[in-house]
Amino acid sequence: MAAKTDLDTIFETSLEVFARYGFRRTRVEDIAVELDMATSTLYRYVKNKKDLYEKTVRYGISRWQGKVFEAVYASEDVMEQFITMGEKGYGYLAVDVHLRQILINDPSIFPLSPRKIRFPEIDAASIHLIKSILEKGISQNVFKSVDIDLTAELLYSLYVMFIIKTYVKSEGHSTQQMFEQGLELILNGLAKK
Amino acid sequence: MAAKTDLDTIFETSLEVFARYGFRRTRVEDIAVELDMATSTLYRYVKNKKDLYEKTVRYGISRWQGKVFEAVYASEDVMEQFITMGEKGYGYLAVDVHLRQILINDPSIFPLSPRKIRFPEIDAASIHLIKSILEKGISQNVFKSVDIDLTAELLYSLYVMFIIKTYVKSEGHSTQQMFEQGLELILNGLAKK
DNA sequence: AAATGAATAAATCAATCATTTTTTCATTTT
DNA sequence: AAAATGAAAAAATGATTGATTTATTCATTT
Repeated sequence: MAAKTDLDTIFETSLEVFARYGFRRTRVEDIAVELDMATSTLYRYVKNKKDLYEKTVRYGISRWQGKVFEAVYASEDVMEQFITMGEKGYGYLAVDVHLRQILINDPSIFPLSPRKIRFPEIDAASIHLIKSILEKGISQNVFKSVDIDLTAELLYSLYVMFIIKTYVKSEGHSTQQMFEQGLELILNGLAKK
Repeated sequence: MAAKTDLDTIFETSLEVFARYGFRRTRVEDIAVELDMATSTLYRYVKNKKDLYEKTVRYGISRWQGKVFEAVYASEDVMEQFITMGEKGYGYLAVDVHLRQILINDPSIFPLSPRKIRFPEIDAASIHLIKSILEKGISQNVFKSVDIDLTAELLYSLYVMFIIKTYVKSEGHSTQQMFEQGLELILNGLAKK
């Protein structure tokens, strides 16, 4: 049987194995076996175990982010874009069980604190999306003119908090309702009367 | 020199020592020495070290909560009460350095997740205060009629998140601004036009 | 050029023992 | 008699060791 060697396959497989065992308990060999290759071969593609893990997680989160961007840009209406951003971003992990499990095993990937952000580019891109929607809304006179930087940070923090509450601590249904309620309240506070 | 023995003194002193060393590294003896009493005497007042710690933290948090209630009930106006609740509750830890330090050493005291709440009565009392203000606001036609239970939980979660961000992870000034911005946005989303 | 297996280096784990700290309790002090 | 104590017992902690597993490198093979 031929080994599967392209990078996407490697990360896809890594994601699955890391999800199953967590970083500490997966052996590089476990992943190599799953890929039908020798352990040492994996080192052609990554520097070391940590590097493999980091690239794997980055791969997973980027995919998530891609879906959100795609969904947001499917619409023209700011209000709709704002809601889509919230709903799609928040709902995604219900579907991607492997990434969710990795997040549960390693919550520091999504820190409440911006001080120890592990994937700054990804983070920055998310905040940038929020800002651009805020800007558009304000310029179209749909939102009141808030401090864009500050509000974007605020919204992103709330978003992260809900992700953590829902998927990492899995507080289930009521948190989901809280998110809806929160989104409504915020959108309302933001909307020009 | 006479030993200081009333319960408040014991907890006051414990708070200070636990704040300095953290639970694990303070010895019961450290506290006894500070109180001018024999270590064994402390066991007349508490079951064991854990019990001492728990009672101490409860003492500290209750004081905090007392101040907030007091400030809130100093006014009659719902809008003002809402704002006071936020500002006073949020601002308190800037002053109580010992309690803050204990929280930093042991963040699980204030969990983002309601599943592992360690001081349920205190928590319940806080949520009750929020609810009563929401109720009053709605009945006076100042707030729109939201789901009170859900919204109270939501607001409490946001409050806790900001406490954590500001004091546990100490992200300083910008988080404080975020809190103000958030409070304004929420109040606006809540207010009847 | 890509992949491998075998060798080396590093990390992990369990077991043991010495030391510190917690907790109890019989006796003393107020 | 109630409160406080000091000394002893029990429990927890920490450092050390050596055995085992796992990560990583590299000379050789495909």
